[in-house]
Amino acid sequence: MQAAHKTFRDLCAEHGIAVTHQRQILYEVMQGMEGHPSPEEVYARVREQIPSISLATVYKNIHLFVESGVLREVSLHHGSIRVEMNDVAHHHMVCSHCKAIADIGEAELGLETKRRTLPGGFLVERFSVDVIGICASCQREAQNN
Amino acid sequence: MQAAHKTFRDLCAEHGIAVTHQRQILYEVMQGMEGHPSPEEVYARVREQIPSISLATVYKNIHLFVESGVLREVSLHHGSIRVEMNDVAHHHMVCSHCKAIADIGEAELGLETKRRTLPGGFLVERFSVDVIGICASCQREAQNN
DNA sequence: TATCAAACGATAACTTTTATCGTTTACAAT
DNA sequence: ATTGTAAACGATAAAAGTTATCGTTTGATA
Repeated sequence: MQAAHKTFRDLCAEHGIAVTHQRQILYEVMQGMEGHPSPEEVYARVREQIPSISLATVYKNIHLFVESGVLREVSLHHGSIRVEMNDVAHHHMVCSHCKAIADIGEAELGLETKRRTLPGGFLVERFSVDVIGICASCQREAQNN
Repeated sequence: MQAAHKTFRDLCAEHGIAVTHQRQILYEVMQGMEGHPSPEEVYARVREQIPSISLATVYKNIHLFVESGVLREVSLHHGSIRVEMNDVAHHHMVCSHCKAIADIGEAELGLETKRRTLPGGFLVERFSVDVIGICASCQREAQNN
């Protein structure tokens, strides 16, 4: 047994991922980045250490990390913009199993927020809530197994 | 004074938008669409009524409608995927002007939700909240104009 | 060390969105 | 109603973001 802290090697072992130089640097760079970097931003930083790295490698490994839970995807990516006419304030229930999206009214959600401004002087226009969970039909399916 | 219900003409007048045939059909078609259509899906439907309409017109008017508040954008569009390493539970403040994303803790958000299940038997795992608004720096910028 | 699947780099292709530009149309002011 | 003008339209090129392809290189296991 080596050091007590979890190394990148350990992390990869946990998730059954091969340890490559590119992945290691990618991981270290991302850990050192504040905020919510885009793949291009990550790419620019990693190139400082591995000038020959390909953008495709950055994309492939970001996906790999997201899928294995090493890091989290911030913006839900539907591949394109989506719009809706429904002008009654409502939010969305997203099934983590089957990815179905259903609407839910603000009142039914039982959500209370009266704030107009938030820390940092952020002026609130509206809230967009995604409730992540398991829909009724996926729950039934789980019980029959 | 004509009919009591609000016509598309009235809506345009309210927002200072010119009434064109394309916009009228676009609006009617979107009102008749369930769910969260993408621009391509809207385009396909509108073409049934105006085969010569351009996809660019659909995009331009969707943006116009969103900006003027006639309809709402569902998926926040940051232009690209974003990721984060932060594994502490938190939500996001997204500036509708400059698209900047800042973290906000669950406690600071002052959000109350005790529900474990929601209508339709949806089992809640977690909430993902995007607060849409104007960040402090964009507010300052707006005041200087 | 040798083997082989997996990962890499380079780049083409694809998808989504925006910009450009000549033509057409809506609006208001005659 | 006619006309002038700014705005909107259609066609399409270009940009931005992402994914797929494929020959070469590398990591993991034996």
